[in-house]
Formats: sequence, structure tokens, C-alpha cells
Amino acid sequence: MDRFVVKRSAEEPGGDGKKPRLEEEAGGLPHPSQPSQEIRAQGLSLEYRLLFGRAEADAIFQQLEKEVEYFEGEQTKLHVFGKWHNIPRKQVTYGDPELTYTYSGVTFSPKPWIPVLNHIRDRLVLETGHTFNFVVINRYKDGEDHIGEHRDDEKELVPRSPIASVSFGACRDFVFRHCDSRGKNATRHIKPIRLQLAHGSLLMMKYPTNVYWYHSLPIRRRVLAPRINLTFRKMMAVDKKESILTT
DNA sequence: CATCAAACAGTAGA
DNA sequence: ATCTACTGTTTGAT
Repeated sequence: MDRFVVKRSAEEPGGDGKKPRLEEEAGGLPHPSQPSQEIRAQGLSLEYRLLFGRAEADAIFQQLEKEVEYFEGEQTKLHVFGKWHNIPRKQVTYGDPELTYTYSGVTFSPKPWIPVLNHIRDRLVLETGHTFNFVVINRYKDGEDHIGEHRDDEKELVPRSPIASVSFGACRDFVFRHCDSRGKNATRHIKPIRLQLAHGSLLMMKYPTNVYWYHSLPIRRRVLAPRINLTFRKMMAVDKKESILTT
């Protein structure tokens, strides 16, 4: 388990400067009952908090299950290391119509916003002061569904903009690993950072986290219930992207 | 041209 | 007997 630094947020009264104990529990994880936690390591800057209470989170989860329409057909397949695979989860993007999103050589167009997504987005603006124009939704039907290590380094992202990851449904482990500590030829030994992302929670991934840290949602066979994760982003429109390349 | 991968499969160790 | 973590992939895109 890693020793990452945890600080109470500024708005929480009664901060006594003591380090809250949270990393020695079952998976070394901030538990959702704590209001707001900063998680820092070299080049990593996260903020974890509960965004919705139980009842509201339940209602949103049900609405997401009813109203979100996931990609089908070709958009459910991925070409990696010379082979085609079905992605081990369901996925879709919603957002402002002029935006696009590319990863692993595939470009996605967003579906138009729907009320439940606007509801979450409005809450994010209220609680974080940041605006978002795009969201990637991943649905993990159970602990077998997962996502491998990657960075959110798409060129369409507004430079240095934070990514807001909102979770509903089953609580899942979430792992960060530093780019220099991966693989056999790792140049540094930086321990992975493990979190749990609970029902109704928000994880803010702030600059420069995605420059140095990969993250993944590993398989957890004991998890039997579905989880829906929404990563809200701030993207640039096409003309803006081109102009930045020539500037 | 060098880098490297949003995937899995195989293996070792707990 | 599971489960998890880690390594290698090897080819096309960037």
C-alpha cells in the first residue's frame, strides 16, 4: 500500500492538521463517508468526495440505466496489438454536437445531451466551478468488466483541464500507476495508488495527473453488481485543435 | 522514424 | 483452488 498524502479540504471546518487514517483499510482506500480528500503524490493530484447522497444517487443510477443508450456494432470493438477485441464493458459518449473524441485510432461523435446527464453536469459546475462539454460513459456489468491501464491524453482535451469522474452503482477498485514504474524496465519504483470509487462519488483528476499516471479499473470477480462511470471533460472543437498545432 | 498501445493470454505467487 | 498482478505481445497508427 502506498503512503500518499491526504489533506482535508479547505472548506471543511475543524481541520486539526492530523493525517486522517484511511489508507490501511482493506484496499487502502478513502472511504465514501469522508467529505472531501486530496490525494497527492509526485505529479499526481486528485480530489475525492461524495457528490450525491444515497437516495439521489439511487435515483440517478436508475435513470441512467433507463435512458443511456450505449454504442453498438463496430463501435464496441477495439484494435490493439494487431488483434480485434470486443471491449469488456459498454461505452458511449455524449456532448456538444461539434466535438469529437479519438482513442486508439477511432473517432467518436457524441450523442446529444439528455436530462439526467445535464442534471449531473449542473451539479458538477455548482460543486467544482468547472464546466464540461463532453462525457464518456462506461458501464461495467459486473466485476468481470474492466478497463486496462491508460492515460486520458487525447489531443482534443483542453490543456490542463481537470477530468471529473462520477460513479454510480457497485463500488470498484481504481488503480493509478506512475509511468516510470511500469514494466520490466521501470526506472523508478513508485507504488501504485489504489482507491475505491463509491456510489455517488466524484473523483477529480487534476493536472498534471494524466501526464505521469496511468489508471485502470481491474477485474474484481467478487463484484456482482453493475457500475456506471461518467468522465466529464472539457474538449476543444476541431478548428481550435488545428490552430493549436500551428501555433 | 521511433514509440507504444483504453486488448488478452500466460504465468507466478499469494 | 481461486484470485490477482505482472509480463509480453508485435503491428498499425501517430
